[in-house]
Amino acid sequence: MSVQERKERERASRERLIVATARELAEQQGWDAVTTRRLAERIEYSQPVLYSHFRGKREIIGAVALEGASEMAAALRAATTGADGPRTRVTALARTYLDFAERNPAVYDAMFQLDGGLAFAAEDTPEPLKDGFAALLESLGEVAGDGVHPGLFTEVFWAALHGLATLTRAGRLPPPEAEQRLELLVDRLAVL
Amino acid sequence: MSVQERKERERASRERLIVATARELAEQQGWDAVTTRRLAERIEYSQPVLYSHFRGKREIIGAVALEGASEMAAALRAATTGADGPRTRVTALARTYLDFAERNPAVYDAMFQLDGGLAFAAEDTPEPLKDGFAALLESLGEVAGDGVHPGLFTEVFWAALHGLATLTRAGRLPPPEAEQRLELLVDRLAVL
DNA sequence: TCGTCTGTCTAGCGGTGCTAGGATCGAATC
DNA sequence: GATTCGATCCTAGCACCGCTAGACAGACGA
Repeated sequence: MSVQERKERERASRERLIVATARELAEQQGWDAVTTRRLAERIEYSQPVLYSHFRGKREIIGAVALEGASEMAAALRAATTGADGPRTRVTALARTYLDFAERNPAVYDAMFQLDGGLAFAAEDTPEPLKDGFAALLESLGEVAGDGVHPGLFTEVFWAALHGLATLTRAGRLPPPEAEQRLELLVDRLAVL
Repeated sequence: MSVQERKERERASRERLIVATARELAEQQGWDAVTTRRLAERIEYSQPVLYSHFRGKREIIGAVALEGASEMAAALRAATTGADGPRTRVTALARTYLDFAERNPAVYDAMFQLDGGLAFAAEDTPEPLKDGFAALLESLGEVAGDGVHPGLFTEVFWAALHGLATLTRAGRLPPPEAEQRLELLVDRLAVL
């Protein structure tokens, strides 16, 4: 019995190693550099081992995305719990969101740009993703304004943040004015 | 002399065929299905012919993106010239933008999601891209509000539209409420 | 009519995600 | 302690990718 438990532990440990290595490699050299061969080499196993843990590369990306969603949710909550007053909270939330996207571009890509085979806005949406949206909703719901559904408002605000994050990182928006854009967004969208 | 002109005409015609075919194939089966082999087969030439027109697949994507940018700029202008009153214009603009993204997903991807090797927000930005932004600026500049730089406001509004477009298409936002999100965005962001 | 030269194709390179099948090693049994 | 057996892992290879070198043919100018 103990033998089997040890094997399961080792297996789980190796799975974490795969996800962590994929993430590391993606942050260092971009997702294009994350090939099954390179990934296998880094974890010092052969390629087929990856397929005993994940159905394919897509699922590995999905695993990184889930990890990222948990971290982002935690970061958003940490940034808003300290702040008092709706305006301070929303600004902190937006700044933290954009900051996360900028500091973890590969993870952000896994979450929203690449196909990780994850369900969204559906019943079988994984918990970390639902929780990420919930973290947004907690701070944004209170500034939705009268007669506006908090969920809908959160969707719009989130979309705006997502647009800023992706367009900035793709070089479509000049970085120096990022802060001004953020403040304009908060001023206009949120009802304070 | 005339012979050379004819050849240039034929060459230009073939180049248009390549771009149109790539676009068609991408809209039908997604960009993943646009391989150089399949593309070559569809235009009834061999693979290397593609490389006598474009440096690589990236440039073909870029060509589709430029075509799309021109069309989008035209669509935005057409939608706003008829409308009178800032509010009507901005709503029409936003609706047209989201509509274009929804109806031409592959082209929209070529413009903003994929790497077409195009420069943005720089001196050597191709004319159609600048013109697309200009089309947004024309209608959005008038609702930026006092003390807010029209360019900055346009960037924020554009980012929000981009976020709505991409998240909706990726299944991150439920389509039925798309219209409500659009109206909320216009109501809040634009100073009318 | 004859070279030349442009234009096109065949064939192939190194890489990708993924998998079939054989080898190996450890655990359980006699 | 020897032996069987099953899980685990690796080697080798599939079809496909973007891209290119070099052979070839056909149209051109002399």
